[in-house]
Amino acid sequence: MLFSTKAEYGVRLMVELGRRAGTTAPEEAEPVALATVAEAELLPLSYLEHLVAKLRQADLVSSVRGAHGGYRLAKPAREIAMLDVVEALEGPVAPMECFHTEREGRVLCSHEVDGDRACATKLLWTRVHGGVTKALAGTSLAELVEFADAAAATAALPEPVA
Amino acid sequence: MLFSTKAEYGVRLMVELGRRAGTTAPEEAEPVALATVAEAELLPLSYLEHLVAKLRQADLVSSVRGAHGGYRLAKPAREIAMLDVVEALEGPVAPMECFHTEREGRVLCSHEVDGDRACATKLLWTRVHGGVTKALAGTSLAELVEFADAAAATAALPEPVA
DNA sequence: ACAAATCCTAGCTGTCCAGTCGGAAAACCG
DNA sequence: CGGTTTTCCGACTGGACAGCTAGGATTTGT
Repeated sequence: MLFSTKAEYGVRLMVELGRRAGTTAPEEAEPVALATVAEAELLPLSYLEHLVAKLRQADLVSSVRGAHGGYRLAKPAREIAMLDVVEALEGPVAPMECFHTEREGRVLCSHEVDGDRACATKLLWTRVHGGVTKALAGTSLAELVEFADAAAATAALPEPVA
Repeated sequence: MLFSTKAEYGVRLMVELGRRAGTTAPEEAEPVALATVAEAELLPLSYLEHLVAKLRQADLVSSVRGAHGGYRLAKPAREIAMLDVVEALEGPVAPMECFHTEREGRVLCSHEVDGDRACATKLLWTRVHGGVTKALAGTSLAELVEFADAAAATAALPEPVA
């Protein structure tokens, strides 16, 4: 398993916020209480609190405290890459424990003791890492929102007009 | 983290077998004792035994029992896709717990209760899964062996001829 | 017979996931 | 003001799994 339920729940949460905001600018959308999304997605509220905290620290959602408070997207859905969402929830995405991406794009593996003896596996994990990050970075929250809306629309019409 | 040390150690083991076989056909290569690769790669022998058992069940290596026994590749390195190696060690590769690939290429998510209500996240995990499997399936063991040999060769020449 | 190796099963220890709980602080509302 | 609704924060727990280790049975060269 690549990701835990943290990513699953967190992404669902973000999609829910995106759907409720609709086309209105995120700044002006009404904040959505966590209890609302918990009920809609059948997720435990107390657990969601931990996840949304991470999303807030990553500046992906903003919060409004007090009664009638809640959360909303910090940016328009189209500007939110799912890579950022997942990394906020799960930490830096890496295929292996020993795999770290340095700032300069260099890849380090804790198994290469010095610089000389390269892991044979480095080539493989680098490719996998590239595949994952490419998929995550290339998908925006807006895409998922549209996907969810489309699915909900077809579900509302049990018999398409044929 | 996508994979555990099972994949890391197992891949290293396969690369080691591939390197020692060299260009000789796998059938005729001398079997390599597990203790040898454990020493070469600084990995715990008793743990490797578990991993190699899985590789054998997946017909990726073949074993020779008794004194002077050991393991060798069951097929030429070029015909071994790393996807098979990793799946033998880690089980079916999936980004999420709720993500299963059915035989017919259909993708199921345990969260879509019926057929109608599709996970919003399905699109995302499908893309990630595609990225990972593409990277793994597109890399053969032979590539990693060549990579390791090349790295070892340059390490043996501290000063390239400049 | 002995030694070298693969094989098989069992267990053990730590870490982390998933989730709960209790309570603080902030903001709206009457 | 006081109560209600919400976000916020930390501690705790039960279970699962990763990462080994141990011990022995089995097979096979010498």
